[in-house]
Amino acid sequence: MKSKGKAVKSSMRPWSDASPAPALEDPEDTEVEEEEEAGTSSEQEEGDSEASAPAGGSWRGSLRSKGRRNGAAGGEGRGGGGGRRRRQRGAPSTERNVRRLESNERERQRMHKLNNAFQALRESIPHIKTEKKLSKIETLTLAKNYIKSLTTIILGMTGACLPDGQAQAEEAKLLQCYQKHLEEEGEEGLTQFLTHTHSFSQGS
DNA sequence: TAGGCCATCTGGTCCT
DNA sequence: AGGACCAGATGGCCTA
Repeated sequence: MKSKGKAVKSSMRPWSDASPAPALEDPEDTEVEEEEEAGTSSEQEEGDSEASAPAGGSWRGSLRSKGRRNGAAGGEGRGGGGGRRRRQRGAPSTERNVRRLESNERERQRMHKLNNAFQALRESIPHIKTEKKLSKIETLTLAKNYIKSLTTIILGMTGACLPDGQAQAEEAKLLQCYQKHLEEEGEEGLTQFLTHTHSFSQGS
């Protein structure tokens, strides 16, 4: 594993520790950022954002408010309402800070769970360079190829190498084994999906 | 030093 | 309404 030294970056957490939340604590930030509606906010922001940007990322809010997401996620991804970001008006900043911190923590936990799942997947697929940790994209790609290979082997076994009745029995045994494994892992949703898939394949 | 990979923050959107 | 999900932005670490 690459020792990337992923310690918590205090500079990336501007107000999770003692330091205040500069962007949100700013009294003027309680106002809706309407400038970007005219599409000229970038010129207006570039004028002063750099000079007024303190260390610790407080200027990130202003960068975000330029509406960069409009083209990608905000506009296309969810078909949302234009991707314009506005700050909530009126809510006390301390309450918003608490909500934001809680939200950040949940997001961290969610990403940790996702990374745990990636790690489990890494350990489930064979790969050559065992001394080097697979990246996420490598993990997904190898897993896809591995599944494809196993599928090919299984189909070859059940379809070609065995007589008809025996092939079906082998397929049923495989599915049963897989289903048992999933149940042990507590993957109820996947089990249901598998059952559904199995019954569908039996019917067709 | 540039580029890849990653963790984290953040706000919008969806879902329950 | 609140949490989950998503994706953009950002900066740090590491390697070639």
